[in-house]
Amino acid sequence: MQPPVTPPDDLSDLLSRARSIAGWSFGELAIMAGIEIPKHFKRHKGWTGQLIELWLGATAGSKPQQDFPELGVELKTIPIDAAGNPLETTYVCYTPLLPVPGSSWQRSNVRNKLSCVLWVPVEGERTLAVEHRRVGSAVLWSPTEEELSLLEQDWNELNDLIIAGQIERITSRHGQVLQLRPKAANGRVLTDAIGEEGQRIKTRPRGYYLRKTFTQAILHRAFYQQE
DNA sequence: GAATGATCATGC
DNA sequence: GCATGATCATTC
Repeated sequence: MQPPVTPPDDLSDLLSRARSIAGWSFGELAIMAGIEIPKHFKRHKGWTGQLIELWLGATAGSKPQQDFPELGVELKTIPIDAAGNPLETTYVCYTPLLPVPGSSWQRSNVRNKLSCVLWVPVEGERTLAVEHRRVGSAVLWSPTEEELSLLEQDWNELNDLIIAGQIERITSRHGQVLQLRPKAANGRVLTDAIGEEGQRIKTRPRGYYLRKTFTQAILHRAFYQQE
């Protein structure tokens, strides 16, 4: 078995690829792909995501679009514990901190990215050696009306605060399902934003993240439906 | 123990 | 610096 060299032809091709790696360990998949296995992720935080991208035939790169543009599908690996619950929040995308003309929830990057996601659960407990961690069964998900509504509410609330110059008052506690948190190489990275008096200020870049309770519900529902 | 805020690698 | 891939580690 070897990683594909071309993107999946269609959705069933993508799902078939996902099924083919389910149950395999990171070590097995890395050896077959000819890539090195880190001992831990302290300096290799995106390693698992890139391993799965490779095996599903996603185009590597830093495009602000979906992983499979032709299929309209975004890929997300999600680390889970032994009970199948998420160990980490899920990064969605960067947040514009300056007003975007004509911006709206409907046109937002959050909505675009989350319109259809292939969730690939992976074993993520730190006590498990990286090479022994296994890939789980992928879940193809599109938000329900209720989920869409929650996301829209949070996006609107957070976006309103940003536009109103309240960025420095926003913490991860805002939002029911979506949070805003720093997203940068380190604390010295700064970008432009709107200050309290409407003036231009410098602040740390922020990104949207999905709360664990939200992704847990997605995985649980998918698992429940398979029973 | 969990969550928040901070950080790491990479390409351009 | 922006954007991808996220997890780390200090704080609560």
